[in-house]
Amino acid sequence: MTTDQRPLRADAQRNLERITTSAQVLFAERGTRAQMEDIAAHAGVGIGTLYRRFPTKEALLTALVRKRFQEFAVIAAECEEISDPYDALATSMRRQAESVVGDAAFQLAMMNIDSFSWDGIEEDKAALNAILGRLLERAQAAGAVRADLRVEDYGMMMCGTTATMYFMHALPEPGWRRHLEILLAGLKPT
Amino acid sequence: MTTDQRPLRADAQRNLERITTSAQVLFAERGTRAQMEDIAAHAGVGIGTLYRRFPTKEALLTALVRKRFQEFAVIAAECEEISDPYDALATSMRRQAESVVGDAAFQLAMMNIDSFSWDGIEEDKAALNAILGRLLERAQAAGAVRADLRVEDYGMMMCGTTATMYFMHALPEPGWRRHLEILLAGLKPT
DNA sequence: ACCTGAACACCGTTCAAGT
DNA sequence: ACCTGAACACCGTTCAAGT
Repeated sequence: MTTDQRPLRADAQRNLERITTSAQVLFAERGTRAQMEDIAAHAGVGIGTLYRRFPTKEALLTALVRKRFQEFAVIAAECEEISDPYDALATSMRRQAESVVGDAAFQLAMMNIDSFSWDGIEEDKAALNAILGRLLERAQAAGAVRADLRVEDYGMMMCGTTATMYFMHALPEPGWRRHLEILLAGLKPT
Repeated sequence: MTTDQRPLRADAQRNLERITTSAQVLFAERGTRAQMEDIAAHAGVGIGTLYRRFPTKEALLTALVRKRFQEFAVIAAECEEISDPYDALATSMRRQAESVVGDAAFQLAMMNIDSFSWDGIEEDKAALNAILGRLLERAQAAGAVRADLRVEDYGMMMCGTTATMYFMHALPEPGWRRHLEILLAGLKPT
């Protein structure tokens, strides 16, 4: 679960990537119920190999979530370039949400947090929150959003949006976008 | 799963109630991972008895959700008495959310919808939505909320609120209330 | 009708043997 | 170092026997 180990042997590295990809595909397809055996088979490795990299199913899910958090940080950083403070914040949320639309694995994970260990995610989350904090402060300084918002609210809103995204994924027209827009409208000062 | 069967034998009825209560307690305590064996033991019955009433774990969870939906309908109906249209709607959401604060079972269920069958819930949901529809229309007619809202948005917002409630249940001060307030603020017409 | 719990099946996880 | 898969353990579910 640490990030600093020396480079893997070439075949091991390839296996790791295949496992991650297969996990993403199968979790997205079948939700948390996707089986470890199947993921290993899909990746073309033995189960032992899967377990060598990820000690538990939870750890595997956690790894996928970490990856997303890192991507969220990239998106948020890009949005810092946007000049309008409210737009910067809103665009960050919209783009992050949009980026996980197809990823039921992540959506489920966000909603199932108790079911897997957060070990290792803390650092990614801190890095992400640092950027989000700046985005939020700028918007507040400009009077574009409520003064009582905290950084945790950002995560909470993303959690809520992700949940509705998953919840409503059967509906013809994705309604989670309106849910997000309602939240965004609610951010403005009264 | 139907509602029309003739009354159960007295002891069976008692057992059913004990099972439901125990399920609520243990799911709340341990989340979806609470075990069927443990629930049966907690209720003081054999597993066979549990399975006689609820063919699967999912069915058991579903039953608890149905109960909540029925309570939601009662709350919503009470809120129809409130004269201010926006207040009526907002109070309904606030009171419903408040009513499931301790019920991790329901919160998890709301977020885990794919993991259990919705069989039988449809009717309860329809009954609930009928009331919510009236609540919403009244607020819209008064110009108190956005014109583009649909009934499904209500459920979506409750889903989002429930998710954040669960997600944040470790935090010192429950922040889901602010999440809900942001949503409520966002409902107002622009 | 309803209750019970031993037995079964499924799937997450381990570990001894192999390269 | 890493890979493999048979074996184990856990827990959801069934079913034959009992009241």
